[in-house]
Amino acid sequence: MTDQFIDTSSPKEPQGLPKTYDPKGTESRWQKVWEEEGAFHPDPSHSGEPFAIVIPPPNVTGELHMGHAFNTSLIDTIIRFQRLKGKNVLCLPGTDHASIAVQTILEKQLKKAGLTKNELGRDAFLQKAWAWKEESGGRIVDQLRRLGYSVDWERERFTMDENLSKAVTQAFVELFQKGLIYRGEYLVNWCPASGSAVSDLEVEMKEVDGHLWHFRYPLAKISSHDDITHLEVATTRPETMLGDVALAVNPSDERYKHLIGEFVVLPFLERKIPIIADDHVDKGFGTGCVKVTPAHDPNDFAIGQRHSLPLITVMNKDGTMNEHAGPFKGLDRFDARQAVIQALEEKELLTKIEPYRHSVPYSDRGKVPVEPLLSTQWFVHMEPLASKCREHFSQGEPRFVPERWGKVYQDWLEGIRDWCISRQLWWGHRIPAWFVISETDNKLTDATPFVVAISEQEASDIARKKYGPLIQLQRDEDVLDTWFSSGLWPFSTLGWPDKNSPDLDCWYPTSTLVTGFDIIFFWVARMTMMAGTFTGKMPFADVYIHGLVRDEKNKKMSKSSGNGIDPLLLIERYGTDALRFALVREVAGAGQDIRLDYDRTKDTSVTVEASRNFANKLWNATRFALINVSLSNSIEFEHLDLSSLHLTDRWILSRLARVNKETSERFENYRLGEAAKGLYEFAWNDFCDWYVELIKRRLNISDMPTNNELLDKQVAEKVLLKVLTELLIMLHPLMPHLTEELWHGVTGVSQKELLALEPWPLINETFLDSELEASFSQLFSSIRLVRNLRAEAGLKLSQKVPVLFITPKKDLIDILTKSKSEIKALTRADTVEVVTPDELSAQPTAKALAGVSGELEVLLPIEGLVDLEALKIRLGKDLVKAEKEISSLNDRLSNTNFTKKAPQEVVLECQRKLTDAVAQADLVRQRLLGLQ
RNA sequence: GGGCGAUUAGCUCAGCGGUAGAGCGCCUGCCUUACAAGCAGGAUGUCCCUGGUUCGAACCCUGGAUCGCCCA
Repeated sequence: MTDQFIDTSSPKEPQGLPKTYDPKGTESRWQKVWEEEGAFHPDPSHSGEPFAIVIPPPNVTGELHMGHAFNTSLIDTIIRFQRLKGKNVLCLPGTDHASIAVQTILEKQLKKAGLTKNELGRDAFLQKAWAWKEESGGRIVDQLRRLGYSVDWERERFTMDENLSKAVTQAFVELFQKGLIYRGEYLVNWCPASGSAVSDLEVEMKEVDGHLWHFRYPLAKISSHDDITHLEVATTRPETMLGDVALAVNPSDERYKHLIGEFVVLPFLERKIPIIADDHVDKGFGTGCVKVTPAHDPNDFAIGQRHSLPLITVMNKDGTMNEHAGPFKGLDRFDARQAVIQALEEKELLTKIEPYRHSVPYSDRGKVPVEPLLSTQWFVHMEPLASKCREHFSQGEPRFVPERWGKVYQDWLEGIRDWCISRQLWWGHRIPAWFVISETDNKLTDATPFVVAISEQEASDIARKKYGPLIQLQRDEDVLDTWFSSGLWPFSTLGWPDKNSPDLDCWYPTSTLVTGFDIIFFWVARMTMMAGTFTGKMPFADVYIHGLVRDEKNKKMSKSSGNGIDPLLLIERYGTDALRFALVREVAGAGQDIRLDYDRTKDTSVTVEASRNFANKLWNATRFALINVSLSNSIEFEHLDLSSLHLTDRWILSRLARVNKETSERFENYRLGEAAKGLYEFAWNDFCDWYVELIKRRLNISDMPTNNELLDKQVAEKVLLKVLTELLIMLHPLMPHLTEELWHGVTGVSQKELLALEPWPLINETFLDSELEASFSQLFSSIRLVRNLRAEAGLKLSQKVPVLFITPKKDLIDILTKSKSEIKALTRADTVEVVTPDELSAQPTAKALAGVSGELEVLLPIEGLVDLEALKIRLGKDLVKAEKEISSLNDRLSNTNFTKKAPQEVVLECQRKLTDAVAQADLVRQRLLGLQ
């Protein structure tokens, strides 16, 4: 197990412990132990409030990137916290099958071998796909393991698993039966690269520099009282003119009013097409006259529907021109464009070419312009699904964190468009629809009837009843959009459609979904719609939306721009916990993007390095404890006589309780960054810089200690261990490996007992003591003042000097007096005296080193060592500062509006500050006078 | 065109009505037997601009600038 600790024969011999933390061994060891012990494999029949998160399934073709690391860090922090809080926690991992991505990979492989998928055949192709998935598809899963993800690997799911596929079929059939899925011929986004339709969401509009071509269509009949012989149109896509079926003008456009109802002749094809009026035509764009190509443009499609225009498709699915393109048949769409332009020019119909920047729809996956193409596809009728979600949302389900993303979600649900779910691919869930081809001469045509069923047997039964015993069925070739199965993820992974599944019963609806804002529409909304339909419930109570990780130049990281930062490289260099802590620490309350600095020449990041340093700090704090504490003769903190606690102990215990309270609240409320920062501060500043330093004196006792000294030491040890162990537990969600390791080192428990499964420490409210904490702040300021004086005077560390505090303030006198020995140790003083100004027997020597803060004066009588000039300058600065403050405070206090209207405590605070400032100024002036 | 976010120390960002903070970097001094991946001390700001509300604005409201994102 923890060899670094175990091999240490005696805690008094620090040489067994390396001075720096080496994450490598620790991380792999604990990852293995957690998995072997089944630490994260929950039982639905166990007690404890259920808490579940299903992870956003990464694409099986995926490689771990910073986005995964970020999402994982956040989820695992929440999950581990809830587990420590005693909930029955399930975190379920898995991957999705990524139809297009997998198919693209395989087709590339085939191409290398000189094959096409059609030559290979569907079955052989799918066999290859599965083989690929088994071999290299799991890579991302192993990479996720390296993040220390506390998911239940035994429940790992894949969207094409048997049960998840069953769920997909069931969902499709049910939606069809409810009339929520239909099949029809519509204009869809055709991606020529993947040879498939894609949904609207998978299309990205890109601004590109193109041209606007102006050309003329001759009028079919030239009116006698008019000299117009042509109409001019402007388009960015001249090749589509071959599919034009009309010209449209705005009905109120005086220029063309009289031509409405006339015809023009389409060049090359000599087709007569009408001039129609449509309100949607923009008079100001181009000539105010637009060509209408309903089969190749969504806006034109709408115009076509309004005017019952025919649809003429001039392109094949591979992006080449078809037989309707006349002389341009066979050309690729972009070659056709050039050819059409040239031909227009030859006919002297081309009037103008102007540079033009416009948006072009690109396919997300294929990275080529999509072609709006008329084709027969399957669609989900979205409005009824969306309306159910809107209803839930108005009841606050699910709750978005931060809230504003809820509006984005809601807006999208309004005016939603139908979802094209069929894909002309093989890898994926095949659509459970069978065509009764025997009804149409054993050929598949648009008129062929079909049945939708959960199996071929059932389809056949249904078809027989309807069409007689001698039927021929042919299953639809297409598969479903990957997001269709992802939409079922929160319940299909838990056993649905088996409604008696114990997992579903225990953990559904899940507690929280944690994901990036970029997939609110793709995934979150689809899950809520599917869940609303099939389970009647929203699939999660909360949706915690986080930002993206941006690179050092604030650019979104993406594969295509090659600016990704490899999390594994950072893990190699700094450790998983450092990376996790760095990512979570950067998160702001509002779910903003985070930026990660990165030096690409050295693969370093100062942000992650700072977290690595923090890990090392904890390592050494624990090392300190192990060196100084004798574990064997220790008694439990709980059995300690509380009256034996020092003030210092009470102070750190108060801080501990407060930090516990704050941290718990922050973790509960998804303020993870604040939780991380708060713990960092507590660990480094309160615990290491102050508490540990303060108790060193008590731990370092002589060989012949008195009983009191022994007791003091023992108490300090108990408190030290208590605070350290609880700190480790609280940090565990953020830095799981390191804390597991250190906790075992501190507690000495066996490897089978895991910090990951410990209960979160109780908050001991009785230790909370704000006054004490305030006193300690004063004590620390006083110590800093002395150190500052020493530093300015350039005193050597070894040089011990007497320290004299003078103040009239009772509480300050109290804490200073009680902490004399601590002050001595922390300021290298040989004596510490605390007096009121009245008690001051003799005026101190003018040549003492002096500092003033509020009503506290500090004197270090070290005649001969003092640089008088430097001292004067310093005191002069103090005086200016104090006077400035006095005047500003006086201004405020002399304003009766302020004293009347401001809250009493603010006014009092102001007066208190004024008193302090005046006293300080007086003291400084006295000192300055003394120096003259 | 519609919407959202950002603008605070050299850098990355907290703070969101009571007069400005952290980390990193920088300067000075220290290998003080947990830690130089460290310790101690220090310097640093028209809180984008503009009006307004308020006793009081970095914070709330008008208007604007710049950058970024989403939807059409």
